[in-house]
Order: sequence, then structure tokens, then C-alpha cells
Amino acid sequence: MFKLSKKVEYALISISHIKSSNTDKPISVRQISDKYNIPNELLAKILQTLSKVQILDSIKGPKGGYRLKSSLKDLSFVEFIEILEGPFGIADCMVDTDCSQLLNCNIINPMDKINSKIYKVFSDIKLKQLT
Amino acid sequence: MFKLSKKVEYALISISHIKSSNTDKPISVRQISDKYNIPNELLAKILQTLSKVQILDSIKGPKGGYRLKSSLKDLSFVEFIEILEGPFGIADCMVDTDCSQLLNCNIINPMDKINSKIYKVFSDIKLKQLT
DNA sequence: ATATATACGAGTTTTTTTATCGCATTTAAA
DNA sequence: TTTAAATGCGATAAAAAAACTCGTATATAT
Repeated sequence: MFKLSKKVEYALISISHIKSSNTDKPISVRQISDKYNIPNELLAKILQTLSKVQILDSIKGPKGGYRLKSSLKDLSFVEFIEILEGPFGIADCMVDTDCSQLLNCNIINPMDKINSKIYKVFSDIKLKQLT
Repeated sequence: MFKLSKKVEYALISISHIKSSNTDKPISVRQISDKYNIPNELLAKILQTLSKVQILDSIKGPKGGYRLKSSLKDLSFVEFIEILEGPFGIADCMVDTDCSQLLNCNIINPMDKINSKIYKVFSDIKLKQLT
């Protein structure tokens, strides 16, 4: 409960690694998955996603891999999470609208407040701070 | 990802319901599970837990049920969550100590900071505010 | 040409969460 | 004093979500 997913963890590790490698050469999935003990195929998928949303640049072929997108805008951590996991919310009813409790729900208000607080924490954190 | 568990939701609904019922008569699991569409047996378990940790008083037998413990101390929301779900942390490595990434982990520091922030949000919220 | 990369959809396995079952105990009330 | 309505509790099952794998296609440096 209330855990960050491996997807998010692996993505942060990768971006952090690429950033700190200080080279112009693309970094391959293999390099990262080996070093940090991350399943190769799974990481590949994640980096593909990051490439699609313009966080990484991908280079195909031998000596290929990923580079940080130079134009990388200042993403918030929520935006980052939502790229990988979809809409953010601490309960389904914050995202969907159908809930078998909804009619009688007596905790919607406090839940909504908590949700906003957590959302704000994650909005105030920027991806650049994390990596 | 990052969802509150049903356990926690059901527990909050129940406490809120009992509190707002303004009666001295015990409220049965059935009353609550019927009104809020919660599986009876599951809710029973949860209220048993709350009774064991002195949040609720249980009254057995017909006309039995649960009452708010009059001596209910001012629990924080994290404490409440930890009663139902065990130790709180946004990643396993915040709770356990074994992680196949640990040796090389390049995101422990930022993760730790995020964890503290979320923990603080949940510490600052009190159960009484929620119900 | 060949080997080394990414691209991507589909599928599988594992883990976690949610829910159920069965039996025991307590007790109010008929 | 029997019955029915309630909690107590361990074990198990079902469902959902998360984590991971596979197959095949495409691109490209050497």
C-alpha cells in the first residue's frame, strides 16, 4: 500500500544514471539493467515510454541506446508518475467516478483533502531534483 | 499505485459512521456493511482489529456491535494506517533492508526525502479530523 | 552480411489485495 | 434453557495489480 512502483523506481534510476554518466555516447538498456540488477526487457519498455514522451532520445543500432533529451522541460514528479502509471489518486474514486460506496460515502471530503495534499507534495517535487 | 487500501477506507467509513450515529447503542458490523456496501466478513475483521488496539469497544451477543472507545487518544493517520497495514514506506527499502539494487542505488537519497515528506503529511493529519 | 541495438504487442508469472468460509464463543431475549 | 444474533479468529480462495518474459520487427554501425 502506498508504494511507488518499480516502473517509477527503474525510470528514476535510469535517468539519474544517464545524467551522471557525463558522456555523449548513448547508454544502452543493457548497461543499466546489468549495473542495477533490473530485468532487461522490463527496463527496455520503460525507457521506450520515456523516449516517446520526449524525456529521452533513442539511438538505434549497435552502439545505440538512450541520451537525455537536451530540451527536457522541468517536469514535476506527479507528471512523471502519470506518464508511467496513469492518473494519480489515493483512491479509485479520485480518478474514476464509479464507486459502490459513493451514494452513502461519508469520507469523501477528508479523502479529497488528503489527496490534494499528497498531490501537492508530488507537484512541488521536480524531476530534476530527483536525478 | 499509491492507493489507500480498502481496509483503511472501510475503517474510516466505520469510525465516521459510528461517531455520527450519536447513540449509545452498539453499531453492528451488519448495519455498516449493508449501508456502505462493504463485504460483511471483511469489515468484521477490520473492526476486530480496531477493537484490539483500543479504538473501538466491542459488545458481543445479540444487540451487540461496536462503540467508539471513549478514551480514544489522538491518533495520527500514519499510526492508524500502520495499525491496519504494517510499517509505512513508499518503497520496500524504506522498511526492509534487503534490496537487489542497494549496492549501486543512485536514488536512495531523494527517495528518502520524498518518504519523509509523505510521512509528515500523514503524521500531521489526525484521525479525529477525518471522521 | 551480421551483430547489436531499440520498438512494440501479447502473454505469463508472481505478488498483493480483497473477499470468503468454517467453526468457536458470548449473550440477550423468547 | 434454548435459540438466534452478534463478535473472534485462523485458514483459504478469488481477483486484481504489478512485475516480468517472449516473439518478431526495424534500424544501423562495422
